[in-house]
Amino acid sequence: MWFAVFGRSTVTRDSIIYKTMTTAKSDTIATRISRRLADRIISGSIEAGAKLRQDHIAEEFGASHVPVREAFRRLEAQGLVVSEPRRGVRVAGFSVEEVREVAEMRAALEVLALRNAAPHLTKAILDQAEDATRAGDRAGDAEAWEKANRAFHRIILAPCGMPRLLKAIDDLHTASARFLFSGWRAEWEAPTDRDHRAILAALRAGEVEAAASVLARHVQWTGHKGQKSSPFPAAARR
Amino acid sequence: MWFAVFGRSTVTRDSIIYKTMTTAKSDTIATRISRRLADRIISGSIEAGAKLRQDHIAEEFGASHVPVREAFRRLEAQGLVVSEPRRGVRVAGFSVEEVREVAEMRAALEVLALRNAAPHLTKAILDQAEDATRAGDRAGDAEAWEKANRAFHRIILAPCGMPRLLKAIDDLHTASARFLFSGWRAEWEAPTDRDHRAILAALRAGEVEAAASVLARHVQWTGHKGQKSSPFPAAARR
DNA sequence: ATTCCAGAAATTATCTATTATTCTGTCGCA
DNA sequence: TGCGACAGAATAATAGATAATTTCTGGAAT
Repeated sequence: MWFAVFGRSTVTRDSIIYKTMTTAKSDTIATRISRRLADRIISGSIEAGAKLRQDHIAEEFGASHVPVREAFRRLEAQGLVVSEPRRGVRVAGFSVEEVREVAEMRAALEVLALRNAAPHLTKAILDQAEDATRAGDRAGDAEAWEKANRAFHRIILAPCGMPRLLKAIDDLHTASARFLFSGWRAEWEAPTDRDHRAILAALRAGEVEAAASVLARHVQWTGHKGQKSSPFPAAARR
Repeated sequence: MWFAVFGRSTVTRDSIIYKTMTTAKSDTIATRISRRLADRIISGSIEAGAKLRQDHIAEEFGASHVPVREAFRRLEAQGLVVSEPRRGVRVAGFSVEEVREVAEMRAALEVLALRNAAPHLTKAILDQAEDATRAGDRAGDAEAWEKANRAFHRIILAPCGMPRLLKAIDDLHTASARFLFSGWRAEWEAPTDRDHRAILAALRAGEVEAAASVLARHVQWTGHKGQKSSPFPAAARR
């Protein structure tokens, strides 16, 4: 078992996604708390619907409730928790419709990003993306695969130079990852990534629209995949 | 002049956009503060680059600094302010590139929403949208026009039933509105909305793709419009 | 005048302690 | 079994304090 159960004072292996565990002393405690909670939520270490009690979390991180509350607001904005006044926050649930919704949004936005990135893609960048794809093939578990997958998408989309768009895509990717982990945790097998290679081939050939259409299908497939394989909780609707 | 200058204890006419001034006593002080600050930022009542000092704002709202900080986190997530640790938050600036970025994101997401909403559009809904369009034509100032414009988009997109998507579109709309106000404040003339009518006509005829393509162009036009007419500050990049 | 720097003032980020309000869950009673 | 009162928790917010950092300001030195 990779993940310890969440509790008052349990130490959990964090930062699966945000590998930049730099904890640069420049950022605030609130930021650190929100990052670590995000990791736990994404990994499934805290399950959907679970209540997050500010005092317990404050105690666990050796902080007061003020930065914890700020962290909550950030997680709320990312859609990872839902907050009801005077009732506290709980980990957001996600239904099939929401997963589909996120997939469609990702498809739309990633296509936009790719179109804008295309003119700036160099051979070096595409080679990097190819490395990421190979890393995904070699992945031994869902976490490693997800990390490689995210890297691939980031590499080919980042050159669009649209920070707000990239942030939005990243948040959606996070939501996808949650779903992925919840569905595939048990029976994992590395899927050699045909789509990634098709996208790279099209980009190398300068066929941007072809690449975009494969990308759109690819992202939406990720959204559908679990519809059959994943028995996750309908959980936590307001 | 509609807007008083922002200061320690100046009363400002708020809530241009969020007409639901319900202040339902159910929501928190932090929520109220974030809403009112958002309105001021959107309307241009606080200008880009301005520092927001937590204690001053707390004093003005008769609150302590804790809810103010939470409000800041929310505004940060919406992209209305930028926060630097230990330096405080300031109203986000926006460059032409950012405006274009927001417009393109809106176009992509609104098209997605429209495609999903189309099957659920009824005559009654389209009539409502037409009313909103007419309200826009009659608008005497930028605020009224923006309100009607937002209503139009909401009315035709809401039936998609994708809450996360709608929230994202709304935040982007907010960003657009800021830009709109900054550029058009001075010389305002109501533009009879040809595009809105074209969209409605296409929807009435069941031509969803035609409607979507007009919508995409329409939204992007909004993004371009100001490129010539608006001399706004390059302001506040980190 | 312009630049540079030290000290002062202001501001952020945080903590601790306290209060009001609102949930939640349990116990007794019909 | 179902229902209402009550006690215990938890949230939301206040107030006040403190350390660290940033920003401002008023000269020296160039």
